[in-house]
Amino acid sequence: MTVNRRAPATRSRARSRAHKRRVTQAERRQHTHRALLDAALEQMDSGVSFDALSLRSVARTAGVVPAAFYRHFQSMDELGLALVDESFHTLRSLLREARESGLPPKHVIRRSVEVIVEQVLAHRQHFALIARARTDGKTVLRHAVNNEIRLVTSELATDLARFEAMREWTNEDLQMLAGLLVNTMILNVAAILDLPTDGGQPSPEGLSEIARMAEKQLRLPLLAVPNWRSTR
Amino acid sequence: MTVNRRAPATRSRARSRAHKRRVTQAERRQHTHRALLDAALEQMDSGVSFDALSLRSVARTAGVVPAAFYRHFQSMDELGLALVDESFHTLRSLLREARESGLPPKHVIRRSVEVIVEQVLAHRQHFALIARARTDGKTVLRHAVNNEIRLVTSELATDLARFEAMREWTNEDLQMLAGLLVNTMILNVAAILDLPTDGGQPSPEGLSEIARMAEKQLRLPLLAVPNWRSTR
DNA sequence: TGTACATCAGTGAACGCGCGTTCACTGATGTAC
DNA sequence: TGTACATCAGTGAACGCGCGTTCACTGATGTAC
Repeated sequence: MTVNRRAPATRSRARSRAHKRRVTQAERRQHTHRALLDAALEQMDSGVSFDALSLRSVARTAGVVPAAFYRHFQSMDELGLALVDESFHTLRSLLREARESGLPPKHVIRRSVEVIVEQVLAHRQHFALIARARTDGKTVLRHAVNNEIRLVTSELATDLARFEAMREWTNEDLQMLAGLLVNTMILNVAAILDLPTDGGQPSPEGLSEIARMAEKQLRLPLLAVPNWRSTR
Repeated sequence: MTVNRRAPATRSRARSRAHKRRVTQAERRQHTHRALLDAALEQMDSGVSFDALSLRSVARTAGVVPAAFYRHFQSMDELGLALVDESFHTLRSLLREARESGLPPKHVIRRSVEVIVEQVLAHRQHFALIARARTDGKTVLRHAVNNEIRLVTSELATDLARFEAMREWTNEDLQMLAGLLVNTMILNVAAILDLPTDGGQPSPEGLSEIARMAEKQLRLPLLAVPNWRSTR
C-alpha cells in the first residue's frame, strides 16, 4: 500500500471511479520528493542524528520502496544537502525579519528573541537539523552547515558596522562580536529543542525562561560596546 | 593475531621462551579494557560520530574478537558513558588549573584561554568526544554530557559570585553569565578541533587566531559587568 | 617445589537482521497523429 | 474524440555485507594442597 495510489481503499469503488482524477507525473514526483525530505526531517526531529538515518527507513517513512529513492537523490548525502539549503532558507528569512524591523537597538534584541522562539516552534524540524548537523559525524553536512553559519555571521557583522557606536571597530572585532551573538543564538535554539515536549509544544514556562536568559546573554555583550577599544 | 599473545612473532622462539613473562589476568584485563576505550576515542577523533561507531569495529581496532567486548561493557552505551566520565575528568582538571592560578581577573582570561588551547591539544580525543556527543543522536550520551556541562557551569557561577563586582548579582544572572562563558569556551574548542591537522597538530597561526578571538569573546561580556543592573 | 583443579579473558563459528544497491518489470501519464 | 506508442515514477525480488548477540570452547593464570 503506497502513498501514491489514486484510489484509497476507504472510498467506494464507484465513487472513486466517478471522481477518478488524473494526477500528473510532475505532481506525483513532487509529492514523493517532499515526502522523502519530510521523512528525514521527521526522524531527525524525533532525536535520530542525520548519519544514523538509513535510506531504507526514510523511504519506508515516505511510503515508498527503497529503489524509488534513487529517482530523487543519488544518496543520503545529497538529500542531506537539500535539507541544509532548505533549513538555512528558513533561518535567513528569520534573520531578515528581525533585522528589518527597524526598531531601536534596545528593542531589537527583545524582538529578535521573540522572533527566534516563534520561528523555532514553527520550523522545529529545520532548526533541529541545523543544531544537530553542525557537529554531526558526516563531513559533507557538517561543512555545509558551518559554511552557512559563517555567512550568516558575516552578514550580521555588516549590520553591526552600521551602528554609530561601532563605527570605529575593526573588521576582526565586528566578526568577533557577530560570532559571539550567533553562537549564543544557536545554543539557545538548541536549548529550546531540548525542552521536553510531551507530544506537542514545550511548556510556556520553559520557553519564557530560555527567552529571558537568551535576551540577557545577548544584551550583556552589547552593553560593553561603548567601553570596547577596538583599535590596537 | 591478537594484541594479547605473550610471544610476538618478531622474537625468536628461544628468546621468547627464555624471557617468558607471566602476565596477570588483571593486567591483561586492564590492557584490553583500555584498548577498547582508546579504539573508540581514536575513531571519534578521526571524525566518526559516537553513534556511528559499531561494537565490531571498536573490538577490531582494539585487536580483540567481538564477543570479548562483553567481558568489559554490556553495550556501546556503557562504553560511551565511561568515556564521558573520563573526558569530564580531563575538563574539570583543566578548569581547576585555570581557576586556582590566583591571577587578577584581567590576566585570568588570557591564562584560561592558554590553558584551554594547551589542554585541547594534549587531550584532543576527549574534547572531541565532548564536543560531538553534546548534540549527537544517542540520548544517553547527550544527556550525560549536558548534565556535566550544567555542573561545570554552576561551579563557574559560584566562582563568579566571589568577585567584588558581582556581589549583588542574582543567582539567575550569575548562571546566565557562566552559561555564556562556558558556551563560548565550548564553541572555541570545537573550532580548534575543526582546524585542519595535516597529520599532526594544527598550524600555530590557526591556533593563535582562535585564541585571540576567544579571548576577546570572553573579555567583552565581562567588560559589561560594572554596567549591569542585576536587581529587578 | 610440584600437582590437580578452578577461574576466566579471549576465541571462533554461527544466527538472523537491516542495510545500500541492482535490475527487469508494471502501469499510469504524456504525446503524436 | 480515439488509438498507438513513449516516457518514467514507483515496484518487488535479489545480492552480498557488516552488524549485535549467543554459545561452547581453549588455554594461560590463580589457588589449594
